[in-house]
Amino acid sequence: MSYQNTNLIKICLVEDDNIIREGFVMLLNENQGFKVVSAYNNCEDFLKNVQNDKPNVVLMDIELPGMNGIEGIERAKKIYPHAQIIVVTVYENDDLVFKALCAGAGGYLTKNMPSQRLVEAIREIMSGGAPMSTNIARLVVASFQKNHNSPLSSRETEVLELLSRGKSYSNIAEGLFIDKETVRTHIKNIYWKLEVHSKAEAIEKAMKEKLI
Amino acid sequence: MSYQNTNLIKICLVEDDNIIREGFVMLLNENQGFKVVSAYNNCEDFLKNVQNDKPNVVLMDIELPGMNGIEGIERAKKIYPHAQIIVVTVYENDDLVFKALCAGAGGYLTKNMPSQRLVEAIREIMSGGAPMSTNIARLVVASFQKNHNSPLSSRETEVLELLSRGKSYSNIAEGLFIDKETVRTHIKNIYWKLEVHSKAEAIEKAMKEKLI
DNA sequence: TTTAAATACACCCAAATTGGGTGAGATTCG
DNA sequence: CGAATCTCACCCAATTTGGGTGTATTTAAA
Repeated sequence: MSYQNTNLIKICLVEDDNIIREGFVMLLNENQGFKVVSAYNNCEDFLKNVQNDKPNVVLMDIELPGMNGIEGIERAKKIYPHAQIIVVTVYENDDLVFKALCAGAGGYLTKNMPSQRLVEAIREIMSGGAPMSTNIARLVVASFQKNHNSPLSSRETEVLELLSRGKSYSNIAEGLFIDKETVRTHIKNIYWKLEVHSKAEAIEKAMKEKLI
Repeated sequence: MSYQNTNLIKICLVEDDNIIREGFVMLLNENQGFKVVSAYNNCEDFLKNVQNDKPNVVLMDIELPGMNGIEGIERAKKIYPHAQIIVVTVYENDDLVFKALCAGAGGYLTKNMPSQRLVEAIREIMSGGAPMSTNIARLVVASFQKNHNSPLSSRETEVLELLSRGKSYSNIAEGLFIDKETVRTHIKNIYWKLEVHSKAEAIEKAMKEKLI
């Protein structure tokens, strides 16, 4: 008696490990209101069918044969932007987390979680949240914070900040109500401290070390 | 018999509403392992004492008489970086969230939560997490994602991306294995599409509209 | 299949920007 | 006090930038 399919949360899985995938299918289908509509072991097959499957939530692995999960997220978001994608992976690599989020993931779980967390996460993302493992959340929040051991003075940081927004020396001078020559001095000192010789290098190093 | 003070989580409150503040004190002190070491109704007093209080966790309001919470977080992090600061506020404003995180907040809760969530949040941040209300987490994750309705082509986006990293036309040309003149053409088209006439304007608009 | 968009390249020109050098007065903070 | 920071000045040459106009090939949509 499934006379309320409209309220079902339709779930799609992309996971190459058969044991894990089948485990997830069983776990999720046990839950009231969940329906696993499809399960793939690679991105290519998933992408072919996502428009027909019309999932509300996709649980996606990153390490996959063929196309990787990041690429998969990007493409899926293009052809069916409606789906909320949660990454489920063993990788806790910083880079991968941010790449996944930039690609369009709405959540990120590491596989060392109690399986019940998966169920919560799906409810969470459907009610406007962004489920993340604790360590992932910390990574994400930390990405907003600046390096406390910056070699740059606060004025220099201010100048570099504006430089990184594409402003010219004159622009910066106007913005800070100082002379263009003073800006030049600050920039010379910034270059000396960061051991670089150009705008691009300075910005690159500053971004990398979270000075701005 | 408190012969294990070292394992106690020391909590400090900064909240100007007396009712709420006293409520939090009682709620938290009821919990095993929690100890509210101090409670202030403004940032100034908090900052004077934070070094003596040595809190593990600070629950901080944003809207405060005198110095606001953002400024308070920044200063507290400078004089006592060890403390984990969780913002507890009614404001859900995008800007405020990111300012708080940039200033050094390690968590962000909105006041429309069950009070038990506060207890969980403190345990969460002490075990390496970053507690956030569902809607805040969504905001944070969404901040990594790009605008899907960009007027720019993918190549143009690529060029603007590199431009925003301070690269010169020649740098960009090298990086993309195309001629400098081609880069110039792309940039002219970018300026036309974004209705701007300079690098700085283009980057500003692109950032604002999340095109890069 | 015709059209429009995207991608790539070329040459002209003048103004602005950038990076490097050197020096120097004022202020602030430990 | 002294080191660091912040401010401004002048010299110089190479590079960059923004605007103009024109062309050709490829790709995607109508």
